[in-house]
Amino acid sequence: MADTTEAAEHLALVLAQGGLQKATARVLAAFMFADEDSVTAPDLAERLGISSGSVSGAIKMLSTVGLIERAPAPGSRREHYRVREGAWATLMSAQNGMVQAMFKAADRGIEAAGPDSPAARRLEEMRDFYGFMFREMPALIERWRTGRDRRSGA
Amino acid sequence: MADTTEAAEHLALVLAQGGLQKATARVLAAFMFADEDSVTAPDLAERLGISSGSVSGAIKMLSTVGLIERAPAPGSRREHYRVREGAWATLMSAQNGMVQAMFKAADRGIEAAGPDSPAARRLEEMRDFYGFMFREMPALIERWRTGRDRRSGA
DNA sequence: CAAAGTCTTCAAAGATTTTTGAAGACTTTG
DNA sequence: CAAAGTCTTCAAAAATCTTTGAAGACTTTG
Repeated sequence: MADTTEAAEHLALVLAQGGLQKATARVLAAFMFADEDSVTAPDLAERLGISSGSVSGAIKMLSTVGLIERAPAPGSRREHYRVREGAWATLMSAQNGMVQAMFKAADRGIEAAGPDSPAARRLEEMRDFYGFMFREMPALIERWRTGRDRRSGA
Repeated sequence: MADTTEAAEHLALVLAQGGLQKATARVLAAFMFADEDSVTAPDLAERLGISSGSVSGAIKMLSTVGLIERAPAPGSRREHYRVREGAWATLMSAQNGMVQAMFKAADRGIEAAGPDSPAARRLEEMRDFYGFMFREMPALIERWRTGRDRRSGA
């Protein structure tokens, strides 16, 4: 087995390039690579060598967007967390908010530019594209979920 | 007609949230909203109130990822640029590189973690998801292109 | 091929974002 | 309900990213 830490740091790097802040990316990667089913905050701070404040912020952020969740941990004073089922689909869905924002910005631009201008023509292509993506992405993600359920479920 | 500048700045903001640096986002937005068919660098610097260096950097970056292109401008010493046809589809395709990076990071992680661990199970779901997305996204974008051609072409 | 004009580069300044760590809020337990 | 333990907040420090502007490379033209 190759180096786990290295693979985790690599994943963190990719996540950071995707827009997560560095500490948050490292925390998420640590969750993915943990040997245990769930992990505590001080645990993460220790493993990653970062402050408790950073871990707290990361956990808050990751919880908010639905990538991690509290895990029941009877008989422990510390909160335990773990990656949620379907987290990656969730992350991609969040991207769809971005797509919608682009659609709206184009729409707003068309109104501002008025009809029959070069700007309007460019913005119309943009709106058309993001409108399409915004409509189709959820279906694509759903198609994956269905496929997965078929593969594992029945 | 509402305020064009405001709509352009709004688009720039959305683009910046999507990861473009601020000057680059403003330049791209300026291209989208320009009344002319093509624009020059000093023009952009003037309109946006930014340095020639920033414009140069922005143009370089936007050219590299295929969002803008040189436009023929006979009888002008200045280079003219414009947004490329299908730029937004290009931008989304570039996103697919990100998706592939996630897939690869998961794959690498699985190798490192070894079989039958909690980490491996989590990473397998991740790999499965991004593998699916990586395969399907190009088809989705292609579907848009086809639809567009049908709509405008014939 | 010199001169004028245009574009790019890059080190330093500036702006922004991220992290830390200590204070304090909250929660559990004896 | 006090005390111990845990988590969150937030101002300041650190790190990072962005922009500027001037130097110089490159290109066109007379």
